[in-house]
Amino acid sequence: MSSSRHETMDAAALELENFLPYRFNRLADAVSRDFARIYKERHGLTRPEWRLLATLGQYGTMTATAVGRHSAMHKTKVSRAVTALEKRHWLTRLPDGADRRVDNLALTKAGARVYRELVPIARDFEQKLLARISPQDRAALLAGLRALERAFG
Amino acid sequence: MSSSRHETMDAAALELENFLPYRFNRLADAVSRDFARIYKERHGLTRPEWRLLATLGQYGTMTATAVGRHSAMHKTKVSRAVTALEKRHWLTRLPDGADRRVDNLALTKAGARVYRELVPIARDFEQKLLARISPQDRAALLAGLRALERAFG
DNA sequence: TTTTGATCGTTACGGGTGCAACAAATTTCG
DNA sequence: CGAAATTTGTTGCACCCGTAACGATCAAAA
Repeated sequence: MSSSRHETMDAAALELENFLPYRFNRLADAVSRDFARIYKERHGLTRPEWRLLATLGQYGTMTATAVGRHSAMHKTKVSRAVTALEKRHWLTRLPDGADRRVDNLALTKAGARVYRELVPIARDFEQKLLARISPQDRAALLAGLRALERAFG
Repeated sequence: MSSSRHETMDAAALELENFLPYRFNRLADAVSRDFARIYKERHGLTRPEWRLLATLGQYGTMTATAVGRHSAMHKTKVSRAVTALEKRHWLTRLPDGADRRVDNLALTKAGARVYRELVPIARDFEQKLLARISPQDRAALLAGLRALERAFG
């Protein structure tokens, strides 16, 4: 029936551009790549390094496992990011008195300075991103995301 | 003022878990990883290979550049995915009569078979994903995503 | 036609990534 | 207590990735 151009189309076809996993990835990639330019060009940070910086900036002192749990990163990513920031003296490891397997990670003054510099830039980026759509759409997006995070995250 | 625990917090801090680029990445990663398990375990496909398969399944015949444009992939990703699917005889290259730089890519019968097998599984995955949230939240999410795609994609 | 510039797709390269294996330390439990 | 199981973080490995450079081809301009 109808005028299909080849055998795989019609009801059997999937519209990739309407497929949710694809759409999420596309958006996340575009947004992330845009934002990553900031901390990459400015400080040569990778995304795991930025997340580590952001997590320690927010919470002050944590173990590597706690960083990974909070920032949704694999422990190897955290480990490598810690090594990198330590090498720049943006982070220090303090042995934990109660558990010798772990170190308590914290930003140095230099690290905290970079963090404080990036925070308003991040806020601005997010605000400008949301400003591109209407208040209604914005509210809908945030509500929908929240719901999916509750159900899936 | 107030009971801050360390100097980087308070107004200066950024809540990573509420930061939009982070939230998008987290969700996209979780959703994609979940869905990727299907085509990875079933057929050993990578994500670029799945996207190539999905694009050719949907459109029939395209050049590599067109595949990249439609599926938001870098040309090197497309190139490598084409090589991989060609090696499995799931895809053929036909020289273009008008432009000798390009090949017209199309799925073989074997490739189309895999595509037709995966489509209903993909649909099912998406449907089950959306079924986890309420109809209101679902509508909000889709409206919000659409708006952001219009403004940003 | 000849020159110049743009486009298409591939590949080497440096670097990021998850998996699995591992040592060290801690916790559990008999 | 002491053996077994678990947790924590690091590293080797194979693989994936984007950048840049490249040859080939096509399009535009002279």
